[in-house]
Amino acid sequence: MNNIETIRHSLSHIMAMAVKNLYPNTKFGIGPAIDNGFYYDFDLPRQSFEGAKAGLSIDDLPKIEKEMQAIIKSNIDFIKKEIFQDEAEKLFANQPYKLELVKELTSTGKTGVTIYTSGDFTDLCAGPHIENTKEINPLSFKLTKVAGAYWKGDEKNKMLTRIYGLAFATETELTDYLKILEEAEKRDHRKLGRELDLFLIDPTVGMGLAMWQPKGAMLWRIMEDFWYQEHLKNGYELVRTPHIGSRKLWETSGHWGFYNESMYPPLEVSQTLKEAQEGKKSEIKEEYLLKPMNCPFHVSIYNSKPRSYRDLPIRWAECGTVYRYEKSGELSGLTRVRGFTQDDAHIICAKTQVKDELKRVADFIIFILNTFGFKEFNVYLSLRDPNNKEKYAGNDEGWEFTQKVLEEVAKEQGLNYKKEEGEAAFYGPKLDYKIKDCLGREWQCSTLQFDFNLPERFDMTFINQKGEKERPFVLHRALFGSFERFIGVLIEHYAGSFPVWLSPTQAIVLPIGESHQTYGQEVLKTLKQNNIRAQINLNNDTIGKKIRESEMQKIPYILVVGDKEIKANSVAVRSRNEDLGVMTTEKFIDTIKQKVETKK
RNA sequence: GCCGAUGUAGCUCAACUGGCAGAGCAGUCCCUUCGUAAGGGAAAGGUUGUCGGUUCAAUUCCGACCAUCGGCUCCA
Repeated sequence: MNNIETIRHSLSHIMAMAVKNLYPNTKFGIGPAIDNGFYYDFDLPRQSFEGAKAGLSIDDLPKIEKEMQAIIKSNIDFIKKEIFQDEAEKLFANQPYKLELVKELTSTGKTGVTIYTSGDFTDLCAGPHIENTKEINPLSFKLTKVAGAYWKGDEKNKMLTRIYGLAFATETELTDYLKILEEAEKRDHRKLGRELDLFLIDPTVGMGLAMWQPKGAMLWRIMEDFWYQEHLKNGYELVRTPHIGSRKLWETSGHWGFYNESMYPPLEVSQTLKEAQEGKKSEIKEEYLLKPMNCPFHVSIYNSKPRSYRDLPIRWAECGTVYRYEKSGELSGLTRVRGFTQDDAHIICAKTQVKDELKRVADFIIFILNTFGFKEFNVYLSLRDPNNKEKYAGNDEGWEFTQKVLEEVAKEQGLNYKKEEGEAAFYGPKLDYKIKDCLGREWQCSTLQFDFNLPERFDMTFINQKGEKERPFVLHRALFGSFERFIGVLIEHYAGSFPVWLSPTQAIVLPIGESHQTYGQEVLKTLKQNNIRAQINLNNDTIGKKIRESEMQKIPYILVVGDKEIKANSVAVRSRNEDLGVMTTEKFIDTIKQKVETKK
């Protein structure tokens, strides 16, 4: 019995064989097994005839798939061989990418490499592989997409054509997985955002700039109110800061130098808009930049007066809207936008307090994620790339201390984290919490970051017990990450059926006929007086239709009122396809209040 | 930004190889006043993403641009 990983990897070779048969002069990149399947990167030959497309498109996949099936059916062996460097270089003389890899592999002192031959295709590969293609069910894989991918993942390198495939042990598993993907599409937050009237993005307003409709804005408000309450309980204070800051501020913070690729260009101010429209010329006097981060403002507040060790730790929180100039192709719904609001906070503390503060935040993050229904997420410890120190601000000692203490905290909190070198921010290492979206893509939401860059750059100090100036540490953290992204994954997590405490509309009153409208209005009024977010549907429609519409809007409670309910001063409650029977309005209010209380 | 695909009414989609752009839902109006997922009817709704080209004629063919989607890179 073969490991599915091995089968996936072998399928990537078989795909390469098929591509080689169909496009003889292809140069090959790499082809690994991945979650649920495999891919292979190709540098395809230029089509000689006129009018031919440069690369492959999704329409070419069935052809390649057919060729792969033919290869599988001809029972081809995979043969492993160890060869020396000079042999390998000769073998891959016409394969520049393979040659590059051979040279890399042997540069570390290894004398030879492993190759696998299947049919007339030989690949540089560590294996393992199946022994013969007859071990593969030709119907249990499917090529799914064509994409561009940079050689070695570096955007300075040439872009190759990557073909992705899905592969499972059996045909049933494949069709099941395709069904899951289809279901997942239905909970896409971009689709639900439109259907449920939560938010919209209008290119005329600007790419990656979300606008919130009443229901979406209500959801945001509920989250924000909850957030403030919890922060006050947790010993935070609130601050507020502007959306733009002078060039000088960003030069001091280091963003001007380290973060300029992600910032909107400066607003150059020297005159009024009117003067500018009239074509008056003048010298630039002031330059402002839209803030990509809130940190420098919080630091400026800190530095506005001398601080004592007695003031520490300081915990300052702000839901601050920031703007980042993301490349156009990177934008995606709410999960990747250009303007977003971070639920930000900075904790300024002495070195001795760092560990306790980190632990407090780690606990806070888990509390928030659990409250919003996320029980599954992946944690990453993002460290500096030790081979590329120019990318980062700060000195070695700072990095060593902060990376060490962050890892200690991750361990002591029992987090099942993964280390990732080269993923740190330019100003410090971080602990990232990523949540999966409906298509299995991971999005960084909560983050706990060290910043030992700002204290230096802004010369932050406090007076310690000995009466000496001491440098504080700055922790930067966000629990949602950003409202936009968090709401995006929240929509997908609940497929739009939010728990009662989060639902923008918690209940809708549906009078059966015209004669029940007055009573319906009274019920609505009572609900509103009890702080329940309720609506009424007075449309001239059948009760069946009104129920259908309310269900499609994913409103948690539907209250049908007719003659019977008027007589008993009650409501007939339906909750997400379930009949809860008739109850008094008071009883219903109690039910809903309890749900809100317990965040259900 | 790069590779590939897509773009028709508010939404979901039609329109064979170029020949007056259609339907359902939503919205509006009229009838109906209904008991747990769509009651009936009418009128209305469009510079086919934008700009240019080929043609007697372009939603359809060609080019450029814009936007969106799937990836890559990047990232809260």
